[in-house]
Amino acid sequence: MGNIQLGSPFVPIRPVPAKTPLRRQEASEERREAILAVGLAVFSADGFAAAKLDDAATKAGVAKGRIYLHLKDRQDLFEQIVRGAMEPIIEQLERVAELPDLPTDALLAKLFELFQSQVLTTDRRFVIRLVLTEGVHFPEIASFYHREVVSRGLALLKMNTTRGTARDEVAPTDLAYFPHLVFAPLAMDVMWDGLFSAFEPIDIGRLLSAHRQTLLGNAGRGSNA
Amino acid sequence: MGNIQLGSPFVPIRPVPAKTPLRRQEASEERREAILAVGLAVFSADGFAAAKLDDAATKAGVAKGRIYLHLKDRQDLFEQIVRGAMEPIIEQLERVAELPDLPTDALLAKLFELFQSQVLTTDRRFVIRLVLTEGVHFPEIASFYHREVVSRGLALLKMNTTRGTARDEVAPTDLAYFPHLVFAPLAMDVMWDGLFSAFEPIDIGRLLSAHRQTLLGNAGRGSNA
DNA sequence: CATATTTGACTGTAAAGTCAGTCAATTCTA
DNA sequence: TAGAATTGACTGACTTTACAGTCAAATATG
Repeated sequence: MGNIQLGSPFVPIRPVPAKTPLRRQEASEERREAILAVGLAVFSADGFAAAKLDDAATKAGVAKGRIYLHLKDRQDLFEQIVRGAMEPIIEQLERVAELPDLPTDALLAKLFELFQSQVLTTDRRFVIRLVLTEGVHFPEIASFYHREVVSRGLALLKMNTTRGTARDEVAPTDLAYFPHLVFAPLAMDVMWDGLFSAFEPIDIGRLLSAHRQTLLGNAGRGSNA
Repeated sequence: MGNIQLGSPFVPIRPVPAKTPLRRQEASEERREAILAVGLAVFSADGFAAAKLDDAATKAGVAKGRIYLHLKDRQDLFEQIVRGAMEPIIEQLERVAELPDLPTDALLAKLFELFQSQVLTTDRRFVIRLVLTEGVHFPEIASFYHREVVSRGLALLKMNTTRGTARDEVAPTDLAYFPHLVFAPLAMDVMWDGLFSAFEPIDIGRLLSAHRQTLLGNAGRGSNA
């Protein structure tokens, strides 16, 4: 029923290694990835419980049974999709954390930009939406996502705020205790996009810039129609 | 499978009108409400698609067929739950909007308080979570919720910010264009509660207070352990 | 007792996951 | 290098499970 058009897959498409005639294993791996991609589309369109794996198989140009060669069952598919999509993000977070000290504002900008280029304009936005919408029923996934993504992100944000306050770049509010306030709008955007963007789209670039202004207590004049 | 303990039902429980021997119609209406309440619990626990209406019936102390006396089908149940829960909130929003001009801060506090007393400590938190998690698959519901709740809330918030800026209570940022930024943490809390509170609970009172500080650019000292 | 209400066994549908068989790719061998 | 032998990736019909929604029968009510 539902028909979600996924956009570009996760950003860096690895260069195809010439025309080497694909050996079986390689071909198989390629199909496995196709199944994961289509699985994401189907889960996103119909929801975890309502999605039909048969459907996914067909759309991936593969027979039903093929799916079970790589995956134990529907839940396993879900987990592989989430893990596969989030692992690169985790690495990136790590890398940002190791960056030489940046001004609060700059780090924030960098993080938001990362979010835009690696999540919003990527199939990952659907993965995150899935985690948010289906995670309640999958404690395993929720736990994984909290441990590997959310808590690291929060730590990074907290560090940034604390440091910014010490440098007098940020007003000393309780914000340092609630880095949640920094990412809440990002999460909201992901949800909004699925729910309401048809009725009232959001200009995410401007929203994030307004958000930065607000966070930093910057009275910089806004420019808007 | 899932077993969610719903808390108190929507806040004001109307006083039982003495011991008037319940007439049939009244009894029927009472059961209808029980079915809605249990329906909410079951949808919340298992998700819309996976929930078993039979289950709901049993838990409501009623036979399966009984459900279909009031409801066309599973989707109808979902819609009735959402509409029934949100209508009172809409009225309250209306009432707040008509309030004599309050200081920006005060109105914000009032709204957050409304959210806490009418949503967070109420079964409505589950309704909202359902809208957020399942709404993607129910354009009808998403549309209803956007039209009746979200857009009104946003208008109210926007008005408040604009007025606050005019009165020099709020720094003139783009915040006025993105009232979304004001409610994002509320939505996040509802989601967080379902997903991550087991690993890392949030003190919502403090979070909202920090949020107010941040929004108003108030450098008021924070107090935290 | 007539009627309104409720029940729960039943029917039909639908999809999940299995597995015996097929066949293309690969390896072996003369 | 051709042709035979082997492998194992892939298929899809089949079995099973399970629940939605119906409706004839049973029960409660006034």
